[in-house]
Amino acid sequence: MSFADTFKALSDSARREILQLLKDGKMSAGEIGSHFDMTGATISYHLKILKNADLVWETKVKNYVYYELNTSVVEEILLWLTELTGEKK
Amino acid sequence: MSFADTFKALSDSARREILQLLKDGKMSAGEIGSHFDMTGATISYHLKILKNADLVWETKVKNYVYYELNTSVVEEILLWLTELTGEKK
DNA sequence: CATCTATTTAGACTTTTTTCTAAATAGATG
DNA sequence: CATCTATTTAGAAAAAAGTCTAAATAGATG
Repeated sequence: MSFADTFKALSDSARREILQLLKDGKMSAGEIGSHFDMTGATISYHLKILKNADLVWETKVKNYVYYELNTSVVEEILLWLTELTGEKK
Repeated sequence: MSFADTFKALSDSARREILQLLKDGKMSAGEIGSHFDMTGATISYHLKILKNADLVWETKVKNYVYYELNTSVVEEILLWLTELTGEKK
């Protein structure tokens, strides 16, 4: 959604770890959860935040929900940060 | 300080705006505050968070405290995000 | 179709974050 | 040196975020 949502989503370490996991490709919610010491409900909560921030896609196959990294929003943040770094008056 | 602190610091819109202001160069705490509808105490709180995240430097001159952007930490985040984008297996 | 499996939703609880007012500090200046 | 100006600190209050358990949903399968 908004720029603020994206940064907010990135501010939590569990969510950043999830994104790192997804670097290697699609993963189901359960598979993601197995990497953390948290309930499925909590993982679901984090996935929803990542999804609302457009940082991940989801695709449903059978009774699994697969999550995948969406790099296009990451690119936008990269741009913001790059502009912060460069162009000093 | 830590990577998490940096992302946390960036997750607040007021703090991101402060960083944008500092793109144009050093600015005193009061000057920064004048751009926001917040008390000086609240601005001071945000500046402390940015400082703890090493996103800004401070220098004291007379009874003013000047803040300045520290881009080196931004570079580290840029790297993290770039690695997230590239290197897909 | 009864039920098993994967995931999400609802609601409660705790912790963290953001903000304020009031007081404290620290340097500058009449 | 009394006090004014700039900023920070302390403490309180409110809002937001993260987590859990229990229940709901939704598809798969015997």
